[in-house]
Amino acid sequence: MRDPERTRKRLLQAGFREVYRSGFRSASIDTILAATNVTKGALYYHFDSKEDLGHAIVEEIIAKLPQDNWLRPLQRGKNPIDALIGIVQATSVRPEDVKGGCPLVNLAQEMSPLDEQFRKRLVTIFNAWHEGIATALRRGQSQGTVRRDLVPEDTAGFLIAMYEGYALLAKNAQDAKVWNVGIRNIVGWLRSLRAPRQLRRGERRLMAKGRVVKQRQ
Amino acid sequence: MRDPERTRKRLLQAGFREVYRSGFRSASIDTILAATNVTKGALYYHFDSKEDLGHAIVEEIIAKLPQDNWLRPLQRGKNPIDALIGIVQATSVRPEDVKGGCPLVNLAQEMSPLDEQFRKRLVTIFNAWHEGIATALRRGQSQGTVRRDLVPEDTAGFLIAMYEGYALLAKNAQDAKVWNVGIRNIVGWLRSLRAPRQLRRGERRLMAKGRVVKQRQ
DNA sequence: AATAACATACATACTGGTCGGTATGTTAAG
DNA sequence: CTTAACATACCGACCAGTATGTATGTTATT
Repeated sequence: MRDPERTRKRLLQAGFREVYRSGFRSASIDTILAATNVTKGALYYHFDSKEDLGHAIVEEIIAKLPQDNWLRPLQRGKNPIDALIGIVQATSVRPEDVKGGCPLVNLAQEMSPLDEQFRKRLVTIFNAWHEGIATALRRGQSQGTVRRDLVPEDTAGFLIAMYEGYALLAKNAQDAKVWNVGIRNIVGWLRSLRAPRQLRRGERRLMAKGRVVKQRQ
Repeated sequence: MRDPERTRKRLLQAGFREVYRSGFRSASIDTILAATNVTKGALYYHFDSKEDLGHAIVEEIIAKLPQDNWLRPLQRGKNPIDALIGIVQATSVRPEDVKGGCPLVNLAQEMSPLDEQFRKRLVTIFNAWHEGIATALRRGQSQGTVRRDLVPEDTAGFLIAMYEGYALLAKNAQDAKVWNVGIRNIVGWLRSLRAPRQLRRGERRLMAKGRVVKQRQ
């Protein structure tokens, strides 16, 4: 009958949904309890406070999102550009998702200026996301599938900024068209990161001696 | 002694600050009153409700921000690319501003999924911002300072998404460096929008007959 | 195997505080 | 004298958190 692990996970899931819908500060403990048929005593047995629950939601649920949706596909795929294009195009255009926005961004937007403990946890997630993309791009550069003149860290940050920026615009507009335009533009930009076809692994690029131009994307 | 107009404006200003700090739902009427030395009776004489105050803040304060910081400089300047670069580089890097983020985005992020009245007002502001940039780019195209192969609307949306995306990353990181990298990348991209030097007003571009390539930025 | 002792995993009822909003009163201006 | 522009006191709702109680499962002892 008793299954504390399951109780905890259900609280985390319901908590995530409630926080996603309402934001952390407006999330109601009572709503989470009603959604799970768990009582207050049980919740406060598993978590010290609402903040503690929030931190657990960030670490155990939100942190998995970029891991599952970005980093894992990036590791599997051979060509990082193709993988990134696939990832971006695979983003949900369901009205509820467009309307809700990105859970990671929502929380960061709300809590980062207010609470250092939240912020640090969110920074960790952003960094992992950023680093994962940069690493994939570096791999692509050594494979010869990604242009060698771009700085992987900058390019990764650029992509994340664009992606989240368009997500916000679409969320506000509540219009799938806005999001589709965004995807098209991001994909177009991603294609421009491909190394020219004639350059392949091991080949040497013709350029002025010693002048490696670190160029913007 | 009595100055209802001034009272109203002070409430709007203090309300804006409080909403900027805390978000709309967590903004406390009592905090606004304490900041202004206005009493509750006075506030509810000028505004029907907290929502009504919020709408007034959006329309009378937040709407002015892109107008003042983007559209006016864009109208004055001759070359829209130079103007945009100047605007982006002029963005405040003061820690409090980086930490606080963009007021327009903050509100949109919080309220758009929850309240249609807020959302519509914010959409209007975004549209004006977007349209202002697109118009300036079109002007630049006919002047010969902006590449003719790009779609002004798409380019404007791209810029806004990038700008807000980097603002968010910097807000979360609370690091001016992140914001500076963002500015550098945005400016680099903006430079790529310039028409090639040899093309000037009235000149004809050499290209395959009738094939006008509508290209991504 | 039986059971005492204990810790785990909940359940219920309640508290203090904050919130937006209002009813009613008061004062300044014309 | 009227009314616009406030001021004060208060209300009910909600909220996170807690005090206290209880049932279930585990372990130790004999």
